[in-house]
Amino acid sequence: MTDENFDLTHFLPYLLNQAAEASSLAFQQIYKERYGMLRAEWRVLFHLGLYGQLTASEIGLRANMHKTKISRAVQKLTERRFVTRARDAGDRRLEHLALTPPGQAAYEDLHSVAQRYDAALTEDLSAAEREALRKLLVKLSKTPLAGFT
Amino acid sequence: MTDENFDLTHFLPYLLNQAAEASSLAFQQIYKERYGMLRAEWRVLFHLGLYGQLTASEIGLRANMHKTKISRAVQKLTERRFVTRARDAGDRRLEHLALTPPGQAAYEDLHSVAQRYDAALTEDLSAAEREALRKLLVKLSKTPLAGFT
DNA sequence: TTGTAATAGTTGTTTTTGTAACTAACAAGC
DNA sequence: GCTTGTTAGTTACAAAAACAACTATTACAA
Repeated sequence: MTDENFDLTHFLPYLLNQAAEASSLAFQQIYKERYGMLRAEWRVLFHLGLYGQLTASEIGLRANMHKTKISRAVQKLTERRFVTRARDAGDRRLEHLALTPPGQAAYEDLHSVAQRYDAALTEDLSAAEREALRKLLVKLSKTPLAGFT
Repeated sequence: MTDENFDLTHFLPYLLNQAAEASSLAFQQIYKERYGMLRAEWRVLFHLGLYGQLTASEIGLRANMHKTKISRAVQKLTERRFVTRARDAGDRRLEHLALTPPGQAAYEDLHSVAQRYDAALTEDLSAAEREALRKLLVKLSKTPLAGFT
């Protein structure tokens, strides 16, 4: 039953990880060098740029990031004046986060880089293939095999 | 030119990372709970199980892991008596790493888990789709866009 | 030779992450 | 009103990763 041909290039989590790391590398360097950001910070910035005002929990939910990671990313981003915090009037536990003008500018810059970057990465895929890959990866992202033993 | 519909689910590195994390989670827990291993240790074990005796550098090359990570993983694995080190007679900088019987047993156990795990992950893909995905991910893993700006 | 550079691997230090414990604010039942 | 439980977010401490500097050995050329 055990297939001797099953090596690491057949193990999807490994493959995905390698592909994710390799494909992020160059982009990572750009937001790091240009804005001194970490991945968590870039993600928060991107979420605020894409969806407007959000709370930390909302970002955590969407991005699958732990609240401590977000807390620290938001701290950095506010120190750099990229993000503002505003307490909710009704529920004072909540903080509404939003981009400042320089934050918005950084977002727009990186958004356009990301778009070109993605295009370069997928340049030899057809539109149909791209869409198929996207759907598949989204599906795999939805916590698969939580109860595997 | 800027496509407003370009969101995070269209950014391949992000998608890959989410899919990689989600799809590794359950497997990670298995080797962690069963053998107290970290990802780096599991990878070293797997390489030795698959390819037999290797040096640390060879593993680093194949797995794209930094030598310090490997050095520490090997240290843990030798402490747990899963791996033995043998100096090369001709070039005494080299150490040939190999699995001990218990290391081999752990490898075989995890190898079979990985195989079933992968099958479960890809259960609703056809053989052709699986192969296409695999090829694509292997390609993306080969340091793409090193010179992107 | 002997001096310089390269390679294999380790160790030390700093960043970053993960985990758990914490404060503050709200909600709901009594 | 009070207690108990929940949620939002922060902070403190421990684990892991990244980065740089280091030792030991080999290669190779003047």
